[in-house]
Amino acid sequence: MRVATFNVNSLRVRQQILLDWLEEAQPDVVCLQELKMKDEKFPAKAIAEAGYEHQVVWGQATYNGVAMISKTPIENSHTGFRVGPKDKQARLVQGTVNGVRILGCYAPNGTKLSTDKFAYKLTWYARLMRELSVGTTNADDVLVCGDMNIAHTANDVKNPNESAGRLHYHPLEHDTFNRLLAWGLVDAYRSRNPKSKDFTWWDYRMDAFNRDMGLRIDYMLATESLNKRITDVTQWKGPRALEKPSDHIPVTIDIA
Amino acid sequence: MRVATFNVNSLRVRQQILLDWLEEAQPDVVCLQELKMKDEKFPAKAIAEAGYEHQVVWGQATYNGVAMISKTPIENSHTGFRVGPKDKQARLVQGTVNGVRILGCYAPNGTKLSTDKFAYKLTWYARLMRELSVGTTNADDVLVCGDMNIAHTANDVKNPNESAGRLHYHPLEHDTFNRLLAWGLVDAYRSRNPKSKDFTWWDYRMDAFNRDMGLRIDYMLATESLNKRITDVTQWKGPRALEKPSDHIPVTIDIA
DNA sequence: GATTCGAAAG
DNA sequence: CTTTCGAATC
Repeated sequence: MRVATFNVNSLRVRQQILLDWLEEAQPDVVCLQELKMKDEKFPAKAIAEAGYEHQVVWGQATYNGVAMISKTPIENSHTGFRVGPKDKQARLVQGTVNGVRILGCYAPNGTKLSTDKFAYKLTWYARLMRELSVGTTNADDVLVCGDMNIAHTANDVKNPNESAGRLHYHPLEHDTFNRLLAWGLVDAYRSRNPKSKDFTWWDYRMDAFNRDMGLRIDYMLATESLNKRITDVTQWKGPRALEKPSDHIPVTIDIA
Repeated sequence: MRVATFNVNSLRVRQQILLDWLEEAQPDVVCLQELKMKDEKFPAKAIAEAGYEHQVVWGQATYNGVAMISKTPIENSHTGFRVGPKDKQARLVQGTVNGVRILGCYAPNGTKLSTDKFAYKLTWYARLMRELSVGTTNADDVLVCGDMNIAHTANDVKNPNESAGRLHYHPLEHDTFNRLLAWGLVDAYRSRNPKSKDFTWWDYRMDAFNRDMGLRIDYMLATESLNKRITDVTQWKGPRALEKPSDHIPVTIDIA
């Protein structure tokens, strides 16, 4: 089973790029982020015709919006957190496919340190971690994936010295990310590529893609048991080089 | 010599459609309307590379904006009216090519009867007519062309009964247009196609193009001496059927 | 730099 | 329906 995550940054604009990539990569399950559209605008038909007839969508106008699409049934699906008050922002979609519990995430950006939005980012992560223990333990096959908006280690940023203490690479974000991993998750890509510096996001500005000034902020975080079954992790750089690309690229894992 | 008029409704959006059409139709001189861009955004280089190195541009942000581009030199060029106060709206470009005085027009729409904008439309026409006598008489080769925003006769609208008294087909507009012709201009297309009902503009709304619910509002108006030299008048419907078309089509005349 | 929205215009 | 703009967000 191939599972993917892809922050499309507007599904309206990126629909063809997504469909072309689905055709190429043939994932079985895909978590999508930043749909930037209401549920009723979700191109359910076109995506079903591409083979993904099982769809869990939590859309939102303008900002956020997540979905899980699958060739095989999605069980026990939920949108948002099940514990605590309803999150107004559409950032989480949950479901179980072939016995793997998948949490598709669009973690808050945080915008700026010492703002409400940064506080919301940390709170959101705390709630995500709490959510993991609802119905599963770290002995189960659990996958947390998506745009996590945190660059975890020195090889997840271009220049660690320049990034130190800044948004996406701040100690408070690292603590948060480490706590998530400490629950019992393994960074599937990094565990197989300990030293590589391959990013998943490049700003649209400053010719960042051509200068490879990016971040690795899109992750596949698997429990140990699940990680052992993963036979491949691929970051698909191709779609970033197309016309009118998303600023993120898709990431896939293959599960034996 | 082939002379064209084309209201592109945003040269930014229509640049490729324009270049493709120039390649196809090979006009020598083209009057463009609704550039919707400032002078500094005009794609002077791309248009020069297409063979039109002589350019007179009067751009404007958001609304209006006109240009005359030519393969051969444009003499005695002017933007706007030479008589009276400067018009704030970029609606007129003048120049002489191969002895033919050309006035490229984007006449005001008028928006609604009994508004300032409708009054401005009539005033603008009065000023245009006054302009004709500056340096020329009706015995010279003069061409008034462009988006005139008036449907002159019953065959210039789909249903004359429905259009009667409405904007674009109002008696005040017909009087104005008739006065312009009375100065000594002939509608080159209509003089050769007395009964045809072929439009130059179709609203983007209501599937108007497919239902042929259009207007003929883009004209080539020539003095009698010039009209006699015209060997062909063509309204190019093709570009309206492309993806992301202008709502207007180009019109050309061939001058012997 | 790219996206969304709503307003204004045609 | 299409376009432009300015504000907001990332």
